[in-house]
Amino acid sequence: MPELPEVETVARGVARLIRGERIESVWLSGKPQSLKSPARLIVRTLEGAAIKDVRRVGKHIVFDLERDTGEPSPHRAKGGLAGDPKSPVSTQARFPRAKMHPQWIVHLGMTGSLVVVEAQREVEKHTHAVLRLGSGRELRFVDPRRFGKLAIAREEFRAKGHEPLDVDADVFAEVFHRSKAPIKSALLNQKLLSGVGNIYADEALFRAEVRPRRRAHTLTRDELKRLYGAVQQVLNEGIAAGGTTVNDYMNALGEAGMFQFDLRVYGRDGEACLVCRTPIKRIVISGRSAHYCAKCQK
DNA sequence: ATACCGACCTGTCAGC
DNA sequence: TGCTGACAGGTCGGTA
Repeated sequence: MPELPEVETVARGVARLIRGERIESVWLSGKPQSLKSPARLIVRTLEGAAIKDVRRVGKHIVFDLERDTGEPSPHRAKGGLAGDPKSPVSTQARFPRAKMHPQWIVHLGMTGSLVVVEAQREVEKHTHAVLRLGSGRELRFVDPRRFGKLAIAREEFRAKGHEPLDVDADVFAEVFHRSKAPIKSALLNQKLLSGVGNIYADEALFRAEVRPRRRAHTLTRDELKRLYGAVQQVLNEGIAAGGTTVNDYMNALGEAGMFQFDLRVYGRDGEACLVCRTPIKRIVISGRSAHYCAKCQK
């Protein structure tokens, strides 16, 4: 489900709702396949941390956290109460401690979602993480198929490939000119480009008038240039529409996207091409469905 | 090194 | 109605 525009929409929505909040407590469902880091580490890192920002990197959502280092303060070592409200000078001010900036990384997989709700809201089925926030609301990670992943990163998290919206046109052309895979598969390879998924790959190839089975290295300069423009166009339009809701994708407020109404080939097999009226074809390329117009795409 | 395929999960829908 | 199989936005590891 979530490709770059959906992840971007979720990240922006979550950021707007909870930036600056402190995480008071964390609950994890204990389904191990959802965790890429040990549960203890995730809970220990999140609890007490402040959320400085929430942003998208590739198809990942990165929570920039800030927390004190685990070093005990001089006051606490003597048995004094840190943060004693009667104390005229705070422990923080007299003994400023180094800050840590770990990151919480969330990948939504196929069916993952992040929602911000009031704590009293019923916890829906397939909820795998609940972060109780200082405001009394909760950030919940729900994921029926459990393809999503949670992890802690100690260093700046980086995508494995180029950011589709930032990559230079010449670099884009170079990357795909080196691949012998079908162009559709190459677009889905996150080590090359991080963020394009099945829907937007089909839509970009249609707009670039390139067939999905074409080997990437056989694309001409002109075709690579068109594809570069098409990828950026469909991703930007997808973001502007708040993502594509085919089945169950929702943003942080539980609202559906709108880009499904702008799809020209994805999910339209058998229907008339919007340009030439030829029926859209559906084929399978390395296990994923691909949709295209045999007349418009060469 | 590269490219394909099944596996990982649960839910839904079409067809019998 | 109920069963079965195909399929779903993603990624990984194994294999050829």
